[in-house]
Amino acid sequence: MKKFIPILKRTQMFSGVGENEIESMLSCLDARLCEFSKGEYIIRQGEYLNDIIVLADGNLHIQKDDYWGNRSILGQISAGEMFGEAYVAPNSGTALNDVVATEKSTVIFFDVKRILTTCSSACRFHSMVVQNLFFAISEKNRKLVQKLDHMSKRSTREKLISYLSEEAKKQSSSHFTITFNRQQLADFLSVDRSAMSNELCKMRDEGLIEFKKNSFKLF
Amino acid sequence: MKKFIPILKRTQMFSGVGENEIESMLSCLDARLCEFSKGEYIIRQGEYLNDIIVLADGNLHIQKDDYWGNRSILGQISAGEMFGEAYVAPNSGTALNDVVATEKSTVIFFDVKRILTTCSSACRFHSMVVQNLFFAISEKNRKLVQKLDHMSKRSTREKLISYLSEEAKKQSSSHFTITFNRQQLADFLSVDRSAMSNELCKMRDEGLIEFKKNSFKLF
DNA sequence: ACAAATCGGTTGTATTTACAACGAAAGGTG
DNA sequence: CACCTTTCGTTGTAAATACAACCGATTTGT
Repeated sequence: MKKFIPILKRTQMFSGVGENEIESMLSCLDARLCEFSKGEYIIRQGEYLNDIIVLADGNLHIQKDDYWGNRSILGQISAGEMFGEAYVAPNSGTALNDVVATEKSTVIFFDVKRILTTCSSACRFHSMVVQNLFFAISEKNRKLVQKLDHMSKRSTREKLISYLSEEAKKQSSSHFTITFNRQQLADFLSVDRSAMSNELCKMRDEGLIEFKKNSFKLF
Repeated sequence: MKKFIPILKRTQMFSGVGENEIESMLSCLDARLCEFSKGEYIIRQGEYLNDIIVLADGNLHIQKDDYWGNRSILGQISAGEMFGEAYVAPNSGTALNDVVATEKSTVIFFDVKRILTTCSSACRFHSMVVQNLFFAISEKNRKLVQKLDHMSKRSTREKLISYLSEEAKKQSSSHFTITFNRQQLADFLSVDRSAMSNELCKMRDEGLIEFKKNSFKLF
């Protein structure tokens, strides 16, 4: 567990908290470390959740499969990010999505109750973590709104432009790489893979974009 | 302002806080009351926001119009609900959507900084409000995920079923009314109004639903 | 190095949706 | 009551999308 303290230090949740404080907090917050290999489920839709979870290393997808096997990807979590925050409230019910490791991943569970209940003097930075968490959830909120934003686009092309523009902005460059493969991107944007593939090629032929594998360039 | 204290008492933000405490908090939190008539904008996309806003009375739409006038409705706020929570974090940027009154509405602005900065002893319940806010944001988060859920449906029919089922569940009855008119519902589900109207009638003819104006019944 | 699996692009067809235009019904106003 | 506006359903056509199937290239596992 100790070796993840430098990683935790750089997460939004522990922003502004020193390594020593983090170490003392780990037991106070009932931190439990778990490893998952590619394809394993961290959370399954319908489960009750009592933890805020930080991804120390790896990559996760928040997704949902319907009865017919159609997959819908809500988003992805990369190292340092947190999830499970939508279930901290009492009576928030069960998880609406699965969370799956897309590669070997290490996650740390924190008991929600312990986070929200301020504890003994050993945790002077406890309230700072709560505030960090507060901002993190608020930011997550914004991200969901942004996703809704490009989900509300009608055509595959508009969704692609909306998504790719956001990525370009996020990575501060018109030349960037994405972490989805084609099928995953299609599941993320809720479109048909082949139709999307088709549209991407049309856009390339029209000179709007260039791409090679997961590397894209906008014009 | 005073006459809204009983209303505030029933909001999630002030849950568990007595009327006297609310009254003393109002000045502490720099509460400002504003009235808006139908069609007026409470927030415009691109504005900076420094307040958490509670809707005391009326109804609001969170929406966005693109360059060509296509409207997309993200959600609606009804009396007692709160909004603006996605912008509490520092550096959260400007508002991503407009907020518009769909009827005569009364809203109360609370300064975010004052909410998060614990104040003098006069506000013993201050930390409870912060925790309430915390849960409220988390819950909002869930709602956004749910909306993404039916936005990720491919066809108009599936979106309608997803939305109508949720409403039935929310109102605990297969017979319920919605607060959107047809155009608004279409803007909410990101589909064409006439196509949606068409689909609704088909579903009725197939015996899946019944409806009359804004009153629906599922079978 | 080979076999198997995965991934990405392409094509044709059936289905679905968007768009524009129209008319009837309901509601509001002078 | 006449007039105007809003709302909702309907229709036909053009456009976009889903679906299934196929193939070549790349990657993975042994």
